[in-house]
Amino acid sequence: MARRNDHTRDQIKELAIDAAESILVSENISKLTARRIASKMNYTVGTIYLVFENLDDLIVHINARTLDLLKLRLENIISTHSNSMEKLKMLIKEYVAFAHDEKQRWITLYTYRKDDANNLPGWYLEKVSKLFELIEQQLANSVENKEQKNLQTRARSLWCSVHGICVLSVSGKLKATGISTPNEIVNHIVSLYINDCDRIKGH
Amino acid sequence: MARRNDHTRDQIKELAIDAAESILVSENISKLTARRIASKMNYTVGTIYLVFENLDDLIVHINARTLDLLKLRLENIISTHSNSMEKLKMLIKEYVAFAHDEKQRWITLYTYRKDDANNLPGWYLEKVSKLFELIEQQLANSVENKEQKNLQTRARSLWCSVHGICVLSVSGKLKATGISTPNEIVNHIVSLYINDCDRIKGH
DNA sequence: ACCTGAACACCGTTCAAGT
DNA sequence: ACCTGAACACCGTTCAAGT
Repeated sequence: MARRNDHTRDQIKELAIDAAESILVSENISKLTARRIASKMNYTVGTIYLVFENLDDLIVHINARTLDLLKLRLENIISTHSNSMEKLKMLIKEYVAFAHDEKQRWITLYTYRKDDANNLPGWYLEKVSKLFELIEQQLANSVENKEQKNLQTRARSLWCSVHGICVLSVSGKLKATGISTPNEIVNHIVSLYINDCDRIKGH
Repeated sequence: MARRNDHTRDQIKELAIDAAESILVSENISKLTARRIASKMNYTVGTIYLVFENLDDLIVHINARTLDLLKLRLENIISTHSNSMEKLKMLIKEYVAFAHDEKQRWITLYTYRKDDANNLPGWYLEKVSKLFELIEQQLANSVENKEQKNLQTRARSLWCSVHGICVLSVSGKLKATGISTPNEIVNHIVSLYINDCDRIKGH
């Protein structure tokens, strides 16, 4: 057991998130319990509640790290492609790939927990917005700054579509109900949105 | 407490699903516990395990009823519209409306439970397939039986998009991150798929 | 034979009491 | 002041024992 004053509050917070992440990645969200996290960080259950409001609060911090990881991967894609259509296409593929590569993190990011999902902290919502802007910006570039009136609707619509693919394919529901591979569907949706960009450009 | 021989096994099964549904609809999935269901049906916990393998098994039966309800609503939409484009559009809107009207059922239908989601019973998968065929058939009609090669991919892609809208809007994540209403996004996605049908028809 | 309900191994969360 | 760990009110699931 860790003794008093071994760590500051912030260090304990980090230890807890680290421990929780390692449980999440190597097992799954159902194993993410206060007692397991505490024992992994060599503290007792009570300590968790010294630095977090509750388990949901801790999970918000895990999700924040997931958003950071996702943002890094998307930014990397953007910087390694020059053609803006290509960027958009690769961005979407990377988003779907992330959901599969980091399956447990992804599920945790989108799993409904508390009854009211609307009381997320401001700093967290800020992170979400920043991620959105990335996608929105790529869509904006793809139509070369012409007719951006419905840009937000188109960006959110694209996000919904991609999100739907991720959810259904990560949970195995695509496989269970047909032959289409996730990749075929991604390609189709990408082409729909790119055709739409062309349509707008071509007047 | 119900006495022995008061009900047949099948009656107990029905009582349990009825009790579970009423808890689900009036509260939420987190209140759906074996003890609560048992007490609502005037039996003890053990009885649940007499007729169901476990809680997941019981929930599959709730989901089956949800699929039946959804199918009824979609069939009703199909029979009350004549124009096939209009049918497709209304079908999608009804699907999204169902997710909102039956929020708790919808969340339960798509909430990931067991570690392996791939061992659903055959009779259940059959129900899912039947629902798919409805959407696929409307898409097929909309292109007037020409060039149906990618029909399955297009149907599944449409399903993913619509599913993404439902998930994000039911969980309040659309509201949290922007101004677009779900309806705007539905309209946009519908127009994308309908433009695509037109493109295919027009050669 | 049908159903019970105590028992087991867990939960999240709190808070008086130790060091 | 920091952290513990027992306590409370719950879980899902099982199964010996009652009627």
